[in-house]
Amino acid sequence: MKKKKYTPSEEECSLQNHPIFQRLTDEEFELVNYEKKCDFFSRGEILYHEGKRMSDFYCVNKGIVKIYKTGIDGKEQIIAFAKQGNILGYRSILSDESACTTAKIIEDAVLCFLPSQLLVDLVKKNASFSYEIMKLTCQELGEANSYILDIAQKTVRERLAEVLILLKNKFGLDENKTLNISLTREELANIVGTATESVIRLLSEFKDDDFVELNGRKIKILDLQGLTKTASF
Amino acid sequence: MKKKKYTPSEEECSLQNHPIFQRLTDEEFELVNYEKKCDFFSRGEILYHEGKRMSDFYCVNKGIVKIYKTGIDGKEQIIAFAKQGNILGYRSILSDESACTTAKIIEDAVLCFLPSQLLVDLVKKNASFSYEIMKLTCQELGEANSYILDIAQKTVRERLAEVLILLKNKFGLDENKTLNISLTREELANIVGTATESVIRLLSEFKDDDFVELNGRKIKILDLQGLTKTASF
DNA sequence: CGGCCGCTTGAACGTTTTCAAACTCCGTGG
DNA sequence: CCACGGAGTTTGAAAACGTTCAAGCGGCCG
Repeated sequence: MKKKKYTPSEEECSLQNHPIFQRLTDEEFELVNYEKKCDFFSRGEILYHEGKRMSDFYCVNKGIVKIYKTGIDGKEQIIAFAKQGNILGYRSILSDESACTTAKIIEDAVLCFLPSQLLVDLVKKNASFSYEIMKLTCQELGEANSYILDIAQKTVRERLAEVLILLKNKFGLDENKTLNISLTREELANIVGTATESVIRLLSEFKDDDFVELNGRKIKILDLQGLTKTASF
Repeated sequence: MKKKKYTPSEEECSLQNHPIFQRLTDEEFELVNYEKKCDFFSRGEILYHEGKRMSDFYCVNKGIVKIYKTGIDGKEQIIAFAKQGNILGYRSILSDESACTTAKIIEDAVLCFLPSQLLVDLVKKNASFSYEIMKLTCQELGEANSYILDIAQKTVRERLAEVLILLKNKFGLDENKTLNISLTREELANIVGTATESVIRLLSEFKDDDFVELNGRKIKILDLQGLTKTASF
């Protein structure tokens, strides 16, 4: 939290590798670059809160953001993560609602933010861009539906195995086969939708089964097939 | 299942009261009406299966359709219902994926179907129409996220109470305060994500608490506030 | 060095599921 | 018209699963 902020370089702010923006005309892309603001955020910072009216949407250029809802008793339910190339906050803008989630930085990040109105304008003007965003939301909707099935029908053990696989697919493994994302046990529990203690016990079972190797928050994937079988994929 | 099919009248096939199509130009609406096919479906019929490539999308003019995914052991998880004015099947078309759900008629229905390509064309050409669809998907995405929170954190009792409220909001009550949708106990269980027996026991608890009155599949809502409190809304 | 936060383990508890059996309603065919 | 069969519903009892509570440990930051 105490890391000193710095102003990201021009290069770190580039929106070149955001597939979404490739659909824009040169002129529109120019406009986006003109309107964009870019900043550095450190772990723990909150981008926006559930219930907030969105004035901007965000493009992740670096780092990881967790997106979660807060339950009655204050318990978080993590809905998604955003990493380089992802955009966030756009859902509420397009459905003209308040934010239904909170977004928090969990790995130091560089983000661009763009005014909501610009998004709406682009969507209304550029059908190809609009189609691309639509594809995205429809994919997310499909994923959300799958997750509803999982959470409703699978055991905690199956879900934890599945989450590890999903994290591997999204963030990949480093040269040491270790997940490229660092989460607390509590955060893992808040993805799976269970108690922290259950995650701890199950992870240690997975260790006994030689599916993973644990080293603090580092999780090394030893037996992907074992995990896949456990997840009933 | 044995009901004899009939060809719906011109009027029953009208797409006038589908808010989505109001965004079309006269010319486009003409085209839609030209391309549309309309038919009657009786309870139990399946519109499309999970995994199927969609060649059409559907507009519900009458009746109720349940949309569900099938779990590993064959257990259904109901994701949504569609009634008059709703469209379905469009998600898979727009994300260019196979259907991730199955759609089954649960109340005799009149549906129009329109070729997928037409949807894609309209979305690509008419930004205002496209924006409307986008709003819809973004809303659905918000609802899906809420449901993930609920299913992950609430008890079965809370969820059942919530489902009753949601059903009331979507389908309304008749003059006798009875839910305008008839579901088996098993179907209720497949929305809530629990076992049939649990639904039966909890419904009868709700009856003891004077929240509802039960008469076969008819559920009469006596105490909405009580249910709301139980649902921890 | 102290304190805090996160991690871990054990044991008891509660909720929910599963299995088994019986009952009701309804449509079909004898 | 009645018997039969099937699907859906209901109830009870036992078992499984997951949560909660309580306590102790460990490492890191100030």
